[in-house]
Amino acid sequence: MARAPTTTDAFNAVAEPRRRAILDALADGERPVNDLVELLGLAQPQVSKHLRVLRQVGAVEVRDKGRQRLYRLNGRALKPIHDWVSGYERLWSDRFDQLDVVLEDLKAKEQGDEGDQ
Amino acid sequence: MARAPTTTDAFNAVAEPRRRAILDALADGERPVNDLVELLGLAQPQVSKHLRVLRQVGAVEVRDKGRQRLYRLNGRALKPIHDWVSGYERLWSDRFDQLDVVLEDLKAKEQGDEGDQ
DNA sequence: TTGACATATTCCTATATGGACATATATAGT
DNA sequence: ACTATATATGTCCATATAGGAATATGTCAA
Repeated sequence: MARAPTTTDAFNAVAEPRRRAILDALADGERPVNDLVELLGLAQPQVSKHLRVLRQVGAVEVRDKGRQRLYRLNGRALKPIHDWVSGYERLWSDRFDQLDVVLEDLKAKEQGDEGDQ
Repeated sequence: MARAPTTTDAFNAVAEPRRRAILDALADGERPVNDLVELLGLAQPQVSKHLRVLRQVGAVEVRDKGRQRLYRLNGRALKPIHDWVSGYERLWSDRFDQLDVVLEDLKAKEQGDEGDQ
């Protein structure tokens, strides 16, 4: 089989850096496509295609306004990514250093108590 | 051009769900390849290939022990993902609800003060 | 209606993928 | 040396991609 389609889920969709850039650009409010074209310096069809992928995974929504289409962010679609990666946060965040000490202690104690395996 | 290689960065590497499963399996300590094969129910060559991708983006490291190769997690490689997606956390987390109210108020006030644009 | 503008879709192509399978490499034990 | 075990690599293939260019669709304005 080939790689899973970009439209499979948010993980696949945001693997492409330009799509992340689009989401970032939409962070402070809805924008028409041409705004994104200028901001990102991409060809218009590419932006439309990226937006389609983002729409399919629910990361953006559209609204018609005259001949423009205003895209807006739907950050909730990114929650699964956040949920998954947050499980690893303790591996680099200082906030967890103290907790790590405690956990290491507990681990050491456990191994001291029951020495099997 | 085609899609960026899976080995381009952590974003591309973890877009594949089995690779996330591998990282999850390594979360509580190093494991030999065959452990992962059993745990994930994948063919051994697939696991080795996934591990190769994960190694290339720095998400895992290896250590030789006899004829086994013990893989261990390097969560730090996931930090860029966490950093990026955390910027959107406020869009779904209750923790930010109160903050949002304040920000909306400020926005409204600004628009009341200077009505240009 | 005609034309300009805004956006979406289609066609093309080079490239990488993941699965299945076969095989290579390396180490341990006898 | 030979065999079993553990892991890595290579081959084949169907499939999806992102970019470029061309074109289609839709909407406003005169």
